[in-house]
Formats: sequence, C-alpha cells, structure tokens
Amino acid sequence: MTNKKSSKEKIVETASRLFQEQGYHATGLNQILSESGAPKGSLYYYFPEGKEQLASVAVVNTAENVAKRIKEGLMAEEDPVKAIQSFINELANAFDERDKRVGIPIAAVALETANTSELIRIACVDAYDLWHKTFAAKLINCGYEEAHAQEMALVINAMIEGAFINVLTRKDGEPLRQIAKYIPRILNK
Amino acid sequence: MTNKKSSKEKIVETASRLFQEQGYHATGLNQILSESGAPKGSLYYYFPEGKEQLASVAVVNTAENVAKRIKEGLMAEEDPVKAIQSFINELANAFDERDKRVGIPIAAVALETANTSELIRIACVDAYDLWHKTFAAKLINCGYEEAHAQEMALVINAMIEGAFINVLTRKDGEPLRQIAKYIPRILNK
DNA sequence: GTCTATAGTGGGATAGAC
DNA sequence: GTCTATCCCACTATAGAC
Repeated sequence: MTNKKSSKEKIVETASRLFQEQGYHATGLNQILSESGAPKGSLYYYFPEGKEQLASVAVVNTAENVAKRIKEGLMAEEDPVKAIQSFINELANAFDERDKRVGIPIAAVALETANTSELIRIACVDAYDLWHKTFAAKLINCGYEEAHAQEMALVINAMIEGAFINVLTRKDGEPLRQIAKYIPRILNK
Repeated sequence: MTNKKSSKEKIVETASRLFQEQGYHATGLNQILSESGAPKGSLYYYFPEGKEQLASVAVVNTAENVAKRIKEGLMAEEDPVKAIQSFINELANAFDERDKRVGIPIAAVALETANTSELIRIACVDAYDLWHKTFAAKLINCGYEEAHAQEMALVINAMIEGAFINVLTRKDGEPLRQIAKYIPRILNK
C-alpha cells in the first residue's frame, strides 16, 4: 500500500477544482494535466471517453466533498436554525478571507452543460440531490415531519445557491449573511 | 427612419440569447453572426474590442429585458405576496411549456467570467442590482419600510436564482413552484 | 502506465478590397 | 458599412514508441 496519491486521483482533484473555478469550457485538459503534476500521457488511459467523462467524475467527487462539509457544518450546533445559520455564515467568511478565485461547486458546469451533455447533467442532478438529502436529514433528525423537511431543505439550498452567485459576482460575502438572517422564517412551523 | 432592425441590434439580440442558452465560452462569434443573419463583416466594426465588449453589451441588454418582464409580472397583482408568487409560477410554467433549451439570464456568463473579465463582471453586478431594485420597488410601494424591503428583495432574488438552477438541471419547473409557497414566510413582518 | 508528437478542428482576431 | 481571406493559437483527441 502506498500513501502517495495515484495519478488518477490527482487528475480528478485538480479537475474538480478547475471546473469549479473556471467552468467547463474554459478549462482545458492541458491545464488539468500540468497543474495536477500527473504524468502527461495518462489522462486518456484513465478516462478513455475524454473530457466529458472526466467532468462527470469530477462532479461526483465535488458532490461528495461538499456533502461532507455540509454534514460536518450542521453537526456543530444541535438547534437546526443555529446550525444552518452558522454554516452559511462560515461560507461567507471563508469567501471573504480567502483569495476570491473560488467558484460555486458545480454551478457553472451545470449551467454550461445542461443542454449539451446528459452524462454531466445527470451527475449534477445527483449532486444537488445529495446536498438536498443532507440538509433534509438534519431537519428530520430535529423532529420535522419528512415531507415538510424535504420542502424546507429545497428552499434552503436554493437560497444558498442563489446568494452564492451574487457573492461571487460582487466579490463580497454579504448576500450570504443576509439570507442567513431569514432561516428562522423558513423553519417556522 | 427605417423599421428594420440594424445589424448592431440583431447581433446584440442574438448574442444575448446564445450567451444565455450556452454560456460565454461555448458561444462562438461565428455562430452569433450566422444565426443573427447580420452581415459577416460587421461584428468588429460595431464592437472593436471583440467578444468581451459584445458580451458586456449583451448582458446589459438582457438585464433590461428581464427587468421589464419582472415589472410587468409584479403589476398583475396588487398584493405583494400574490404578485411575487404568480410571477414565479409563471416562470415555472413557461419553462415546462417551452422547449427547455433556455437558460437562466446571465447566470452562466456571470459564473464563467467573474474571475477573468472585470468588464463583464461589472455588467453582471449592475444586472443583479437592477432586478433587486425592481423587486424592492414593489415592496416599498406596498408599504414596507425601505431597508426591510431591500433585504427581502435580496432574499427573493436569491431564492429564484437558486431554484432556477435546479429547474434547469432537472428540466422540471417544480423547484420554482416549491419556493413560491414560501414567499409568505419571507414577507411576514 | 507513461510519454511524445501530431492530427484535426474551431476559436478570436486582423488586413484590406470594395 | 460590409465582405472575404487569412493568421495564429488553443483545444480535444489519437497514434505509436518505450
């Protein structure tokens, strides 16, 4: 067993980051190869169907990483309102503190490929489903009835996604903090 | 005075549509030219700074058209809750009924260029500001205090934008109808 | 598994005739 | 104002050596 990352893993991780920052069409395979430090000949060895296949794998990878971050963030507080608010506020703070060359997980790729690649589109649908389920699980855990929790989780995800676009465009985390203030109203019975 | 659209107008309108449907990088200047039916030599005559300049003009054009549609939609009902709900539901119905090759106004372009073109980024910020002001104006008109109206308008815009991404990815208008049901909670005092 | 080299395509942009 | 022709470059993808 080796503790070094395989070339395949390095390619997927770098691709995930670049697709998130730049979107699908602006990210070239050469850039993914050079930034990953992976052997130059290995991309089509691991991904014989090319860029489309790599992108769909990258979306799945991003989806799982983000789901893990959501889950951990929501565990920090027991009360669901506080948990979701602190998760959103940390998202905003992370954006303001880091260099702002980040992107919204998979949003650009989802918009660019919704009409052109079923393979990638389905991966994006699955990603949104996974995040949705993660929020809903927290709410169900806190005693909300399932159908109700599903609805509220959808609303919360939409708010976060929409506010994040605003944040990224403005280069200012404030819109996320604004929507965090409205979480109590969403979760009221 | 002629009632035919100028070449410049045809180019801008076609570019607006294609950038919305396909995003920035997937849309080529040749495609814009051929679909617009505009004379092939005229693009760099009207837009000497090339694709970036054309995109920023297209974003401004889209922003104004969308603002007009929002304004008209919100005028249909006096009550702010009903007005916003029926606007969102019509958005969902329009998506389900048409062929689904539409896009979300400027979202793809905003995400793709936020880190690479200040010219386009600023045009996108202005677009979001304009839509925000249009919603806020309705709320102020209905008696909400200004600062409060501004906040709620931001939340509503974020919800619509986020839900719309979900709709486009899933190719199903349902998420928009879901968030419409939560408008009353947002507008409660 | 990894590498080099290159084919083939399509993009943005420019020059200059009319 | 409009058009054609063309340059240059970046990209995806493939072929084939090692």
